[in-house]
Amino acid sequence: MTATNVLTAMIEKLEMRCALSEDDRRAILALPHTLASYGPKAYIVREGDLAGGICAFALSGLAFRQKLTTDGARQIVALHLPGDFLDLQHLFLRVADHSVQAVGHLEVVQLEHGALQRLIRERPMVGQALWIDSLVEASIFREWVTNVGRRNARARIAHLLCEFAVRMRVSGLTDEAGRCDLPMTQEELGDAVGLTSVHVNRTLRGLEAEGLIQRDKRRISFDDWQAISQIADFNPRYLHLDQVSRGGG
Amino acid sequence: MTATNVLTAMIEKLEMRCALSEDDRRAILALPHTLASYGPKAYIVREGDLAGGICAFALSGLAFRQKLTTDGARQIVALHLPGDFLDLQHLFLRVADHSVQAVGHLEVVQLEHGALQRLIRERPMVGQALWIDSLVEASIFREWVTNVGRRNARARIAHLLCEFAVRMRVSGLTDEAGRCDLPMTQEELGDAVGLTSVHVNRTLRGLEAEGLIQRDKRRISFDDWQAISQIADFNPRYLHLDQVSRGGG
DNA sequence: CGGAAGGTTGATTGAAGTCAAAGCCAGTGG
DNA sequence: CCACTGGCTTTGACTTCAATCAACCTTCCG
Repeated sequence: MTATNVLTAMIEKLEMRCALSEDDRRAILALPHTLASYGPKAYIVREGDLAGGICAFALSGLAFRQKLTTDGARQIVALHLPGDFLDLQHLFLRVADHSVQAVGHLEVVQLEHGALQRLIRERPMVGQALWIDSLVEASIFREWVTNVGRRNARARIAHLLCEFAVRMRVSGLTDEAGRCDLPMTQEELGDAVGLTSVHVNRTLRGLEAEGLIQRDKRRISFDDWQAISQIADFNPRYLHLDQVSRGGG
Repeated sequence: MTATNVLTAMIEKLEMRCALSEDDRRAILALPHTLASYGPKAYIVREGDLAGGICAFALSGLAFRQKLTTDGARQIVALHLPGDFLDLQHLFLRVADHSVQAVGHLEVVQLEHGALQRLIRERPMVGQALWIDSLVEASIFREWVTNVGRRNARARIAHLLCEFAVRMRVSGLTDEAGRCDLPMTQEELGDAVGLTSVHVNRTLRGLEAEGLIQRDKRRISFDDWQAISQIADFNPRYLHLDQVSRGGG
């Protein structure tokens, strides 16, 4: 992967959020940047940190956002795939209200806040695309509140799987048969949906026994998308995958 | 309330998010706008709606964001006080992924998307303030995921009360003794924290019996802030009340 | 080959949900 | 002025879903 197509990944992502001009694209490609990688469980951001002056954009691997409660419980509040910004919020928020952690091996491009801020100032449509990206993220948070607050274990887990599968598909990370890797432990899945690992295990096995999903190691496939998305009460509207057309700049 | 100081409320809000220049303020005050009001339970936005071309900024009253699951359960995903934008996201997102509903009587200023977009283009710092506002909202969503996913009934309710009290205080809506009106039914409180109204009732009475809060109708006061915020595991960091200084424009 | 991390299973407990009735209170209309 | 109504709150009895605790099993990797 050359330095150039690294930023191309970012352009592709932003063009999902709103249309960019040739000048916009050129300005992005001109951005100074560095590659970095993190090992499993490495922190990209820690709750309480002061903004560090750089933003990370994921190129490969998986990461999640998490918060801890005082009594030590963890809540995973978001999953991030390649093509996601991991800490855009710190462009503007001074102190980190949550941590961002790599799941397995994670590769990112790092961009300086200063350079990004200049880009946003000079190319307003790029700023708008970034803003829209953060609005979509907020929409996903709302869905997660609903998932954790109002669905039972079966639906919650099914919902997480559906969201993951759709986002992986959109990013071109599923195989022809719709299988994808979900390299999270059952404990982590539990922390993402507000359940214990034991109950996640039983529920996953239940879904598998019913012939709704198949698992092989941590690779997962969906035998009956219709059925599982119904159980999950999954409606992809909240992912706002239809954004491109809009944007009133 | 004259037309001028209506927009002053909006300036005050934005100046909590980042510093504005005299020109920025002037541009905001020049914004064409109309006043509107909604009765109890009126919808400002309905899930599935196409963006309607106007944004509402709350002047008085209370509103919440909610999502419904297929089996009819409701999750309230956010509360909004005077001084909050109610549907800023539709400036950029085409279809509403959730509804916004008035609690009691609600007064708003309405601003045309076109005018707002022009403002954002011409006064980038105002755009930044609005963006930051949506980032802070996203941070609150993350906290809510955690609240609903990892805290027990007592802590969840206490947390909601603490957040509400702090935000009311910041907006100058509490009395000298820190009392404030929380005009929601116990059913609505339950829908905000993922519990049933019956359990909310028992838990509230529990908190009251322990001398942590006092209730009178739907007015609430905190007898021992230290204790209740500890029970709630409440840390106001996620509200990002310290924003003003920052902003790299 | 051994150890650690993660997955699976069973038995038991417990927090919150459900169902149902009764109490309270503000507003309305006779 | 009081009875009536409807919406909310409160309470009790019972149920259920998920948590907890504790093994045991499997897989992977050094």
